[in-house]
Amino acid sequence: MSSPEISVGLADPLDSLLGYQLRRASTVMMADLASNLAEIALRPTEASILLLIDANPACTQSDIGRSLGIQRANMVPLMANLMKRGLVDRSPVDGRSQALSISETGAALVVEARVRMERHESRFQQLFDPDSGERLIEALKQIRAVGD
Amino acid sequence: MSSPEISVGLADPLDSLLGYQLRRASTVMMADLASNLAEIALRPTEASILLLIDANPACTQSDIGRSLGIQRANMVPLMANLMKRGLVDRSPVDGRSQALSISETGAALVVEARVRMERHESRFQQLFDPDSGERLIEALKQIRAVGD
DNA sequence: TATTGTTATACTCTATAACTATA
DNA sequence: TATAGTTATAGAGTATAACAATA
Repeated sequence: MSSPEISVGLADPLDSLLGYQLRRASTVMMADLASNLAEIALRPTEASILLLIDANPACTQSDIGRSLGIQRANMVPLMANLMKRGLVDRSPVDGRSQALSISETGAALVVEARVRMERHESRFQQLFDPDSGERLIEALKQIRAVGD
Repeated sequence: MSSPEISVGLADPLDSLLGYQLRRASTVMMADLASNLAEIALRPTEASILLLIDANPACTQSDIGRSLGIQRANMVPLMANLMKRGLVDRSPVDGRSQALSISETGAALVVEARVRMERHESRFQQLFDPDSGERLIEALKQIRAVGD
């Protein structure tokens, strides 16, 4: 008789680690989101920026960076690209700050991005009943809060 | 329950998204692990590779890559670095495969890595009672399984 | 034909330091 | 002094294509 070799090749000492499973799960969701957003030529970070500006008209790019955990220096090429594509407008508030807003072109794309992000979310949220899903998100927020 | 958004500067439409909180939580844990492992000059990926080899003597670097989700091409510089530091040995099995093992030097470092990884895990696991922690990990495995 | 290890390459993300101009 | 935006740069992580040797 052949030995019932399991489908997993290796013993995995990382399997029970919260940090490891968190990273692997995050990679899976990011890959799914990225492929859904690629159809409208947006990366997850770009879509997040657009949604944040849409919800916070006249915010600055420093505000966005603080909210998303992206450094000011790294916001520059991101915003430049969104403006080059005509998705975001900005107008000076004072001599150093610029108020961001979604352009008309951008508004249409925000709608499409939101649809795709909600479809993506539903795909994974439906793995859990509403209660479990909510507890999961709250647990993740607790982990995130350690970083503050 | 809705969260009070007084302390935050911006309205955050991403706050209730599983994928977003997963990514932010993962970043926090990865940063904590990285800083704990930096004291012994290991990155999280390197420590994971060492623990996997330790648990699976005579495995190949392709096995490791499959288990960790790292492509063969990207395993090459990782393994080269671990061997250059004398942490891993390898010996040919057949003409194309090489069996990996932890060296004596590596074994001492594996012990230290395991201590630091367990301390790191405890710090975050203790945010939850044992039951919730276990459910959290199982939920993350379900999400990860979508990627297969 | 499929697999192991490899080279080369490119793109993204992230991090830091320094500069300017404004407040 | 502190902040907004910027430039330049470097380090990681990740992706693909291709190749040689071997199974």
